[in-house]
Amino acid sequence: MITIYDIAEKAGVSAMTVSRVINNNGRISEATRKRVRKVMEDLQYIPNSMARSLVLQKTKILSLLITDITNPFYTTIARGAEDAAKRAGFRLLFGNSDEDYLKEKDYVDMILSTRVDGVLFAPTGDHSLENLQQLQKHQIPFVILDREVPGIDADLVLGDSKEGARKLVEHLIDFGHQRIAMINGSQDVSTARLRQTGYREAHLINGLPIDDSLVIHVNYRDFHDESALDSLLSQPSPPTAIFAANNMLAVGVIQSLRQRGLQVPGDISVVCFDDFGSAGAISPFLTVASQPAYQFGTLGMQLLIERIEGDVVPENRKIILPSELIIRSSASMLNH
Amino acid sequence: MITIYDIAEKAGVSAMTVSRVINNNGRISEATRKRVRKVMEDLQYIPNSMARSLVLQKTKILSLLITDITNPFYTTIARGAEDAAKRAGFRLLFGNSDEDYLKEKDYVDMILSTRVDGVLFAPTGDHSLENLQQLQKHQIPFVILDREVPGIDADLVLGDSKEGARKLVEHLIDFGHQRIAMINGSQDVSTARLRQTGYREAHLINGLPIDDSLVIHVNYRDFHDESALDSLLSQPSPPTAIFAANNMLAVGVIQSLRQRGLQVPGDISVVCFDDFGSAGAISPFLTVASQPAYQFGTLGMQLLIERIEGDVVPENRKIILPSELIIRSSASMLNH
DNA sequence: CTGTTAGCGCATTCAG
DNA sequence: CTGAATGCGCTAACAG
Repeated sequence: MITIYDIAEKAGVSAMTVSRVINNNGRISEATRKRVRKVMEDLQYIPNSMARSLVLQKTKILSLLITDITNPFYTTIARGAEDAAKRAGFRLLFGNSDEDYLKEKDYVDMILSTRVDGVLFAPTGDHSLENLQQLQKHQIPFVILDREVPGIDADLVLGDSKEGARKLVEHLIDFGHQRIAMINGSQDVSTARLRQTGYREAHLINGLPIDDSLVIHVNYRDFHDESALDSLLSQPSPPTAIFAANNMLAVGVIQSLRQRGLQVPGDISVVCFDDFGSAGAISPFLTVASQPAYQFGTLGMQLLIERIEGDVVPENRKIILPSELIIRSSASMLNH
Repeated sequence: MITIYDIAEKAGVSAMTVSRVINNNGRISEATRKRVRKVMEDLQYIPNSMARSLVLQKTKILSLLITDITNPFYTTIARGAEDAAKRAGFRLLFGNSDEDYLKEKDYVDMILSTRVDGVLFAPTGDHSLENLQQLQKHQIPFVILDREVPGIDADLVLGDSKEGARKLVEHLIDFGHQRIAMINGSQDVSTARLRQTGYREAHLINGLPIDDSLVIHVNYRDFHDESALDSLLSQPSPPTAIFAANNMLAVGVIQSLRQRGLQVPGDISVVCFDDFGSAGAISPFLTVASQPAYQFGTLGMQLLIERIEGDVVPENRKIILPSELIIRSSASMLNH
């Protein structure tokens, strides 16, 4: 491995001078600068960022933790975050918690031992509290993405879950639906709670009764509670529409419905939160509340970098990004 | 920051003893081991992996470079790679080249200065040669994913592009299509060349003439060459079917087709390489050659880790994973 | 079983 | 404008 000493020797200067050339600081004569540069090229010198990190006490590595790498919502966030990080000269250490608190914990340990400069953190849920506190204890700056965690004060980039849910459910109500089921995420997750609140508000506003037996809680990653769906559908007065709290759940539910021979939207309407990125463009089918995922990533990263590089520690900020109702064909007028 | 010296002092031992406890090597009395462990807990000690890397000359970080993070094929690879890396105790530094040689180069520089232990590398194309040679020059082990690069000998995990393409095109021919266009990636990319070879073979086998005016080359990431499509469709004898060389191109082409008021498959059939992951499950529409993406990731990672941790340097291996023809509804019988 | 010495590659003092 | 000494946190090699 080539070190600054190798190039110092060959250029007939001290290692310190080489270091100065690399970092462009300190006054150096143009002559030696050029000479050093030349030797660096010749020897194909590459700075060792580990050594650099060790003395500088910063790594220029940021971490992005998402909860589901197969969900287009999160991969779009990742692209935004990556673009913003790259622009600012940071590398990205990437983690995927798979909606699993323990995997998340593993990643936090990694993050801590890697001494990253900051973390863009999409929590798995309220349980993430400890993981986040761990980060705080070790003074790693972070920005929280997508889900609020009670007990943690930090910069926040969120979607407007309540409002988006309300719009979606009101859309169903406008279509004449009165028995609307909700396939929700875990109550441990802030977005799931807020989306349920939006669901209830839509009912209240429109004078519809709220029936908690119509709400199922599963893991956001996928729907696999066939028996719950069965009992939902076999109620005396079964739902005519379903609000899925995110895109992955919508996919799962629709598949389950089709296995039962039910047509969407013919027999039952379905709407959901979050879109499907370019993959969904082939057959635009689902009516969704689409969130600006790319912006989640860039904005979150900007806040994080600001916090890391800024001279003053900013107040905690809370950015709430609106979602857009995109009406397609998975929900239709109720035929009485 | 807590160091081994802090805990050494508090436990009344030397730093070396602490190091031994951490790494579980060297004989240590149960008593001191327990005492040291206790202090580590109390002080919430976290090893500094930078310092560790510096002396050990390895980072326990692997890098995964993919070419399109919004493509489900690659995110599924990412998940496989991540799972395998995690099992072996490696962290993953993640990069997305966006099919851009220059971005790829930037990532290679990052990789080099981060001194990662190895790279799982999906090249953007033949131009990646220099980037890969750069890696070789600095002795970073790597495994190549998805696309072969002439001039580079390395472990390879590929799909069977030629065979998959042939099956897809023969499927169209079976449906009576004779004028089949191909929307292909750049000729700089091995998979694009092989898929075109498969396309030609299907023609040859079935005694169909080959017309190169039916083949368009664009960037794999997305289709945006409307004029090329126009001239394709305005030929005296326009194509009745299109073979898109990957999923992203299929999406783009179908959108463009629809903008022109053409129905798929009513007016024109479309098939493509690669599936859409769970996102595509909502409305299974496209007839595809599906590749085992998750396996690409796990196998590639296994080869890489073997190469890094193995005592002997293995011969270069070349794994070719088959693709599966999944017939859905985007292609149909030609109605004469 | 445990401690001492030395050095990984680099940048921050402080002197010239 | 340039150099020498020192230490970031850790472990390998050698002593004891």
